[in-house]
Amino acid sequence: MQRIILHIDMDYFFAQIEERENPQFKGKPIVVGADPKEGKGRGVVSTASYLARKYGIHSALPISKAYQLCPTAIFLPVNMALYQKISEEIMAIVKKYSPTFEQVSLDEAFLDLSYTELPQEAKVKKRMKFSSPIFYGREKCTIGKPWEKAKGIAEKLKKEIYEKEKLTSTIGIGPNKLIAKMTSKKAKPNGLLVIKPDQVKKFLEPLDIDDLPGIGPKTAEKLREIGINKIKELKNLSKTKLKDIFGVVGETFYEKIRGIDEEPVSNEEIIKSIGKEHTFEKDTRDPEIIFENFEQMIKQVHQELLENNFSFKTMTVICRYQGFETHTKSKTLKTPTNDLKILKSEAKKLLLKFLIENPKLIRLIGVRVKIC
DNA sequence: AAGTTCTTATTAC
DNA sequence: CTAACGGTAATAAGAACTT
Repeated sequence: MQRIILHIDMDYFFAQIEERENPQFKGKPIVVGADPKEGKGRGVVSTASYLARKYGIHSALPISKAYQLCPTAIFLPVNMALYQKISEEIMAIVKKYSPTFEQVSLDEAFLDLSYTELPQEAKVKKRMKFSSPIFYGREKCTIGKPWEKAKGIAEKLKKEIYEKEKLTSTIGIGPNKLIAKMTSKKAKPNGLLVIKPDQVKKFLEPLDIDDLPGIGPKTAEKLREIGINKIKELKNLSKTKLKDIFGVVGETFYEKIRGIDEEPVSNEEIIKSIGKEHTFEKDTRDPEIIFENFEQMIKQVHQELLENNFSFKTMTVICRYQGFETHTKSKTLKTPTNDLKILKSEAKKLLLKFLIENPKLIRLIGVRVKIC
């Protein structure tokens, strides 16, 4: 079945919101993230505006490094409550454009436009009563050029978001989620790019291997070691060869670099684990600090369990020592529970083992439970 | 031998 | 002097263990 998938990604989301809220920052590089503390900060950059990116600052960069690169940038803390609220407003707009909608993160979403026509609002309401579930709110495109139509929808969507929120976005359209996502990445910022099925091969082949979702720094490095830098070159590896080197994910590379991806657009989010972790201001061994924080995290995790009516059987405690060496210890109970006392006592036992077996200063601790 | 648990590695936003 | 590196979650793989 031929599909038309749209991927929308807000441009430098957190930083663009701050720019909108603080017009006096216009024209200056903005970095949203941890407090740089004159270069001593321990956190990372969440989002850098495009002006900040000119200095080499980007998401996930240690904030200390960002401060080095551009100490005069505007450094702002993460105002998650604000971004959350604006995200909700934006997603409310996006989902009007197709009943098949999937939110990926605060600033990213997919729409399946295969059967969707403009305009929508009236139709969706009218059809709810009558149409069968399969075509609920949709109308099959039998006439016209569906790809042109999809582009028109995208233009309208971008415009509506800009007019209502004064924020720019980038949209990619392709025959599946993979191509739509890679397309929006290429088109940003404030872009719109459509890759039709007959253009997919030409689009993919010249891209770098790490442009492929699923190929991160480690996999890219392994590939470079065997002389593979471009997606086109990756096509020389057989499916079995890819499986041998990279396992199951390697097999998916084989399909992906040929533009194949059957993942449906669907918003069935199933939470499988809940956790909290915390990095200390300074590496420490002070039991007061460690256990105080640990109890807080356990309480929060427990709170979320109750809110969602979840139980767990397995808990994992994470400990990162000075020097970034990270270990985990886990324990699986005989029967599922949501009891705070059990979680607390068992998690503490695991944490205690870390303290006993390793005398190093501790940088981070965390706890996570697997829902069952 | 098969199933479960534990630990680490990798990726993504 | 070099490294620097948050929080949350999913998934895979292999080792270690129970049954």
